[in-house]
Amino acid sequence: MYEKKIPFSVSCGLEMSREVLFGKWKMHLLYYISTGVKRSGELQRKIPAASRRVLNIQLNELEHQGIVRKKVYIQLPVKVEYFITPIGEQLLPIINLIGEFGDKNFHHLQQVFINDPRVPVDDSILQVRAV
Amino acid sequence: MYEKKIPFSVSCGLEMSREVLFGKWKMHLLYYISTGVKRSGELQRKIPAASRRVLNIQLNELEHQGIVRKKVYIQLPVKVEYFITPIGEQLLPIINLIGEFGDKNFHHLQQVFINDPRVPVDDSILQVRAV
DNA sequence: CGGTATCCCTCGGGATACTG
DNA sequence: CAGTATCCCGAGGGATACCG
Repeated sequence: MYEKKIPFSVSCGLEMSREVLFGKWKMHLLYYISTGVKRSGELQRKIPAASRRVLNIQLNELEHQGIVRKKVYIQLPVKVEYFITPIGEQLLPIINLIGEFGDKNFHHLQQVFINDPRVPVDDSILQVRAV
Repeated sequence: MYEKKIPFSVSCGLEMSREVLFGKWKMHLLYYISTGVKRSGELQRKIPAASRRVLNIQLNELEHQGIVRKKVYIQLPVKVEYFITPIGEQLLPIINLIGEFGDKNFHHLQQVFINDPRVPVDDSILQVRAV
């Protein structure tokens, strides 16, 4: 289990929101779940760049924070579905805007990152927004 | 200089946006600059929880990515001002929405974090949104 | 099928002191 | 006043193998 050692302010909305949204794949997870991708395996296949472990950690966090809800069907093989809660719904337009920002400024950003020596670009991993 | 070893997809707007927005203090910096806080020292005072080094790193990244612009007055003592570029402007409504999300769900989120054993809460660091 | 355990490592970020 | 150099650290996340 991850442990945060450095305190952050729970009196700042922006900071708490950051805490909710800032995991490498959280926005992607929410985006896909919102489009109807509910099963764990499906989500993993949609985000092949992320390991199962990390997706689970982030899904657990989102669940713990009341952003998603998890439904477990007790059967064999086990079946699990994720849903977005009403609170989580409020994040969807934000995530869409963030994606749109990236799309609108696609060429500018690509130039920035391609010319950035720190960033080893991989153009072939996934095309999330192209769903 | 930080170096990213793990490639990310430059063909996904959401991913590139994440790369732009996901630094611990980037949203705060943009927020404050947008409110007219232009000087480095002022920004540092507004975000006392962050070290000067990190703020500079993140400001440099934002500048490099075309989100902010830096104006240096050659004089002594040196004077520097930061401005938001037209591209960066597009992020402001998003940042506001993220802050609003946190404010709207303030009590829910506080409960979540206060009850989270991983999170050492500090209620007294700063009140960013209260500016 | 879905979730964990373990291991390992990176990289983002904190603290401090120094330079122009 | 603004920025950098060093040093250090640990949270977060990648890879893999193992349970239910």
